[in-house]
Amino acid sequence: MISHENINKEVLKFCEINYNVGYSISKLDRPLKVGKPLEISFPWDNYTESEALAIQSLNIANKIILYGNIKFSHFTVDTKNNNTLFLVNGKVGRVTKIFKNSESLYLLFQEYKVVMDYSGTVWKLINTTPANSNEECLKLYFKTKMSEFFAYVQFLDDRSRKVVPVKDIKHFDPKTLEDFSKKKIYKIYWPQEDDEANLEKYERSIYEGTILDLGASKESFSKQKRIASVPVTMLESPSETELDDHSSKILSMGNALPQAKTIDLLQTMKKNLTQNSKIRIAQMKKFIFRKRKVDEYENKIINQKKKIKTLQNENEVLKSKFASLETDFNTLKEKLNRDGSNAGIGECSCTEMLKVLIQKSTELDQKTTKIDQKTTEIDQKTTKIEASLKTTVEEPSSGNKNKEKEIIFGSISFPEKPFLTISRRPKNSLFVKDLVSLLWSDEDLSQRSLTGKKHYNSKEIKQPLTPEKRFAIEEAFKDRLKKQQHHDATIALELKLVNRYIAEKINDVRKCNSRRNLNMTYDIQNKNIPREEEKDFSENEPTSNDMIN
DNA sequence: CCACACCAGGAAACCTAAAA
DNA sequence: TTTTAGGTTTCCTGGTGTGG
Repeated sequence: MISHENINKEVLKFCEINYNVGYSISKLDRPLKVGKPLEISFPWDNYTESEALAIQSLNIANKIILYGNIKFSHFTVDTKNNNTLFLVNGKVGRVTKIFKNSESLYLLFQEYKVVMDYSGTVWKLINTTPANSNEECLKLYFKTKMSEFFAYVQFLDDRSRKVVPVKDIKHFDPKTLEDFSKKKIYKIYWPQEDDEANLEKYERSIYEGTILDLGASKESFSKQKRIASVPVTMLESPSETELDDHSSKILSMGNALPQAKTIDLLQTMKKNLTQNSKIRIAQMKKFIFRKRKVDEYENKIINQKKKIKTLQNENEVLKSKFASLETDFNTLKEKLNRDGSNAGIGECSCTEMLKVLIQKSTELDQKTTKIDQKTTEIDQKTTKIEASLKTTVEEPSSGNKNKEKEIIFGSISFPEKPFLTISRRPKNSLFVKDLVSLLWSDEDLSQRSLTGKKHYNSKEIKQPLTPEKRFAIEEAFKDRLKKQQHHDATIALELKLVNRYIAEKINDVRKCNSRRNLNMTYDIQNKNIPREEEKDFSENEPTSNDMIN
């Protein structure tokens, strides 16, 4: 049975990747729901810098989306970005291991193994039982590469132990690192230090021997414990087909030391003195060269990361602005449809506003697309993108020609005056709740919930709050706490309350609204029947959008 | 009376350590 | 290594106390 540790060790060794990413993922205790995407984001703080860079260089966060309700203890899955995705038959057991090579990422599930390339395309999905899952996965991984692996062998004639390439063992085609019998006698080419040079001098000889272990590289066996060989009496003779080989001279155990081997031994002894130092220098050079490559690569990744992050932030701003514009547009459209000649706002002004909104929506949409395109050509046109983004961000929506000062947190800007008023609130809960009011109108809030999750007690699923705005509130709150010079621990504790405050605010608003509705029913029953339109307009004062945008 | 602030209950989600 | 059990946290909602 192959252990997870072995898989990881060997795969990483094989790939020359020294980083081990996100393993030990916690229990999945509910079924995967098809069509419910999640996002992967790595908690960078938990990794060393090199690990984080390695993960980023693979761009995992931007490439993988699992459809389903999966919990990870070392990272979470997120669907914020509209990426490619894969399904696992509507059900996933548990992700137990993640490992990767330069082309693909492997997720080892308890019940399924998913192999995919970094575009997110699943190219292999194997359904196996937990018992053989690791082995199956490893087989798949090594399938094409086994011939390049090495075997630690013992020759029967002189009991010498050598490391030879797997391809130098005749009739041997292992599927995994465990796919061999220690008892079986194989025919093995005597290992050559310089194959080509020696082949010119004499034909390579084949000797009988046994395999002690398999590994991804020659070094695999250097730190290994001494492996016991199987007693001669227990060895199995090679099969007839394997014996039927006239191409090479096969020398069985008990023969005198053959000629080729003697020559080789002498040559090796001669060379050893001078070659050792040469090899060391060569190795050092190789090492330095590789180190340089790694450094260069890491720098590139850092730069790319910075650029991508800037662009993503800017893009998010535009998206949220576009979203709020769309909401405005829809609200206005609705009102127009319902008409209301006496609604307090003339049709003309509504139409005008609509026109403006439509125009600006289109503008924003075009610009967002443009940014997306430019992100792909990040290397060549960064400065240009930044410039275009700047103008795009400054331009849109509000139409406020008298530019009010704004305070920015995350990707959201708060108008300075109300923000400063709110900042003077002595209570943290009120500070958060007021910010919520600043970003969402009461009507909007009453239709939403913090995360969009359905509550067992409620019939409807409410729209979640925009994550960017929530993040902005959290940042503003963090900033406030820092300015108050709290300890880090206190800040962390307080920050945990943000969501509660927001949820409470939503509930308060909802309660308030329902109370108002109740009163209205009462009014209808008794006296003044207010026009529906009037009510809508009075309530729908969008405190948020104008200010944010 | 109303709006606000906060608390409590319940289910789902999450985490972890022990058992198999 | 995998599964299970059970404790903890989070989220949403309903309810209550308080001050203007």
